[in-house]
Amino acid sequence: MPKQPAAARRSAASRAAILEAAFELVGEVGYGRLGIEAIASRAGVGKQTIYRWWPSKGAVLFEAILVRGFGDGEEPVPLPDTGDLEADLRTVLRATALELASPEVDRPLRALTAAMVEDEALAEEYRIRVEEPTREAKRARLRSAQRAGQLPASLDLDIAIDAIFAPMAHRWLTRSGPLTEEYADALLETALNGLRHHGPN
Amino acid sequence: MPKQPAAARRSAASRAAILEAAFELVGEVGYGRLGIEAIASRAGVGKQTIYRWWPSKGAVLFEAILVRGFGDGEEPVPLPDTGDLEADLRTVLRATALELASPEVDRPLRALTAAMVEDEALAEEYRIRVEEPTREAKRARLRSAQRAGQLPASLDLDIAIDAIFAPMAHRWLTRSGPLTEEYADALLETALNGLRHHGPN
Amino acid sequence: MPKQPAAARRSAASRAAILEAAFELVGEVGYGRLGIEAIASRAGVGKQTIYRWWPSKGAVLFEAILVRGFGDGEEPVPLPDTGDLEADLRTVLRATALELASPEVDRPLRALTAAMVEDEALAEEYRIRVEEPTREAKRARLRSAQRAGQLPASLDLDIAIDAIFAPMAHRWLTRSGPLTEEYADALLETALNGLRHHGPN
Amino acid sequence: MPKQPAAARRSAASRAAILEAAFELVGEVGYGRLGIEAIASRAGVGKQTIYRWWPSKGAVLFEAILVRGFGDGEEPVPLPDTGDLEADLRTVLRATALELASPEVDRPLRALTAAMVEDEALAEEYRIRVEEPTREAKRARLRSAQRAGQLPASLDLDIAIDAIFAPMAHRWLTRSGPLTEEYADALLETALNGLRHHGPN
DNA sequence: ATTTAACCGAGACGGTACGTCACGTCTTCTA
DNA sequence: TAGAAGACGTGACGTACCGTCTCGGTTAAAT
Repeated sequence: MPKQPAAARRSAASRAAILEAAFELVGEVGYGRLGIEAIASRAGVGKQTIYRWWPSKGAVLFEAILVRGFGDGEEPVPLPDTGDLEADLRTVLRATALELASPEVDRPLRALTAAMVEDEALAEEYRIRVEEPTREAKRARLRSAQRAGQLPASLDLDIAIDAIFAPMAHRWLTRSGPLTEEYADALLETALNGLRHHGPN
Repeated sequence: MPKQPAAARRSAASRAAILEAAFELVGEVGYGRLGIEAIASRAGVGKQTIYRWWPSKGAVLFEAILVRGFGDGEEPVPLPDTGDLEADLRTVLRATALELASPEVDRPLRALTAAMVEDEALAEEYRIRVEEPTREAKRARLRSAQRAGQLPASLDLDIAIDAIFAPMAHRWLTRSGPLTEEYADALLETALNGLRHHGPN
Repeated sequence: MPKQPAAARRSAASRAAILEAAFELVGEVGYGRLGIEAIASRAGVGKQTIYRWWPSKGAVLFEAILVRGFGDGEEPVPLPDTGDLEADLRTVLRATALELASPEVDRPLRALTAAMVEDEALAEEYRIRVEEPTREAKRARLRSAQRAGQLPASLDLDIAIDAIFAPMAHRWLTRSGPLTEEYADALLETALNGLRHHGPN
Repeated sequence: MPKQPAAARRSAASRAAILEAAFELVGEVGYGRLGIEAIASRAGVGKQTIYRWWPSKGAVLFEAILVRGFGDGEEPVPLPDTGDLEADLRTVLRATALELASPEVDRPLRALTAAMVEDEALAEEYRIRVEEPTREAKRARLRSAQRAGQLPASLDLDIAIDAIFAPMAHRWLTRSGPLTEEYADALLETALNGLRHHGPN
């Protein structure tokens, strides 16, 4: 095993202070007015320390939100599986609606979205590290339902996931209506009705 | 009759040049790197002429896209109504998929989205001037289908519209899959199945 | 008398309002921050009306100060001539010291000086319309003294005037000391001593 | 020994380039048209580097002229003292006349004067760093003449200095006549005559 | 235990763009 | 046709950040 001659000794304290500062600031001023100098200043850190370890302010923000919001540890968080698909999805959708409606989740998530709309590389990283694991968990739950005969076996799972989850995400992003449990229930009923009657052609 | 206080009027040529320049530039450099000075310079216009008439670069971009993409004239563009709901929606969804997949629509629309994620006032204006008229046209088509007995009368039309159209918009925004006619058709089938089996409770 | 077919009908009210506004403003913000737009705005006048009649802000200021400070009417104001040269000059110098020390004269005169240091054409106009008439009045008084045998006939009058009056002007401009009657008297005594003992070579 | 807080230091090269550029530009366009951006651009320097170290364009110009014209090193340059007061002052006054008449001195000195007329703080700094040391050197020479019996002991030295030097400065500033050696000699003769006959009352 | 090289905070640097201000010209309308 | 109003192209202002680059100083691995 080749040994590094003088390895990078990254400061864990600085990293934590930077992510903390970035998270706070994005909640205060939004993504557009977030700046590297402000992060460095609030974190009590030199600018170079940020530039050394992250390629863009979007990347800092992304990591800050991952650490705070999703725990940093990468366990995929499976969907509940009680045997009752509709009940399980209702639980998830209602929880999602409540989360998206709360400012603690809304503000940083919106900032993250702004970052990704402008930065395709960041969007790709999000897809790999967040979106795809989440989607795989959803696929697993739907496959379980298929095995239980609650959904047709011919179903395209990605279309099914889109049909169930996308409308709420879209309403959140565009603020085109309130994110209530009633909305979640109505969406779910419509989507499941459509999926159950899906023909195999 | 009260007489006007002899005001200097707004230059139509400058306004057109600014919107043209903004539209071109956002296609070349994206929303993040779009700047007022670059717009003014390319339009052959003073910066103050932009600041005098628009509150932000997002507002300029918004108007530029409206003028170019949607024609500026505010006719609501009704959905086709041949009597066959599914065929009509298929036409619309397929066309939407093709449009969103084309760079000419994708680039500026993504820029506009970036602007709106950061700027709530802009999002509100979009909702009033674009989203709501479009949605009303969709509601009109669905009401027609209800009258024809093709959809349950008890249907919540806004949920129906979300179920039909949101998944494609979401896939476009997140680039989570290809925007094909097959995808359009599959989404539509799922959504309509769900809507047709909607119970009146 | 031939009548003009459609002559320029300059508005006396506008001219007066402009000069008044310029004089006020220069006292409030100084020459450097004085601007055409501010003058026009305070005078309730269009900018073009200023540009039509004056070539520069310095010219407006010059005329404003002439009108206010020196009466606009061009009578040369002779020096007193009681027969006692020293007493007459003492009267004039003491009065000058008091005037220069008062803010009402100091502020606009300093602004006018600033204008002239930067603008040679303005300085030339000042020389012709203010400095030279004033100097001629001084020459007349000194010539009278020569005729009375109080000063040598061989005296170069311009050097004499410089010797008597320049030190006070210089101290005022550079703020290198207080402008008191004592200073005026001491200067005068020194200068007159020098001039009286002037040899004819 | 207390250790410095590890500060990034000022760039001597940038400082020199800025002063050089300012000096050149003021000779080309004059004080009124001198601008920070033009200085920065010619010096190959960011504007912020100027704003960081100087409070105004006048301050830059002041330092530029000090460095170029007076050497930056603060030795007071004593007046010549050969024992013959009149000859010594003639040397100085003639040299001053020649310098003020030369464009290399006239242009920047006039610009500096323009700056000081508008900016009292700058004038104060000039008084402390240039005017007062110069005046002290003159006082020293006059005191020496008093000790040699060439001037009355009761003389107020500041009035004497004004009487000898101010007329030439005033003629230079107002361009009211040519700055020749003859003028210098005539002024000096007049002033010294006046000073020598000064009575002790 | 000492060396030593990367990391760290700080912040100056050359730049770019910001949003504001005033310039001097012009166009429109009124008196 | 002079004048009030004010939009226009122009360009400098002073500020905010960008991303790069020294500066000492402080560690922790490799001598």
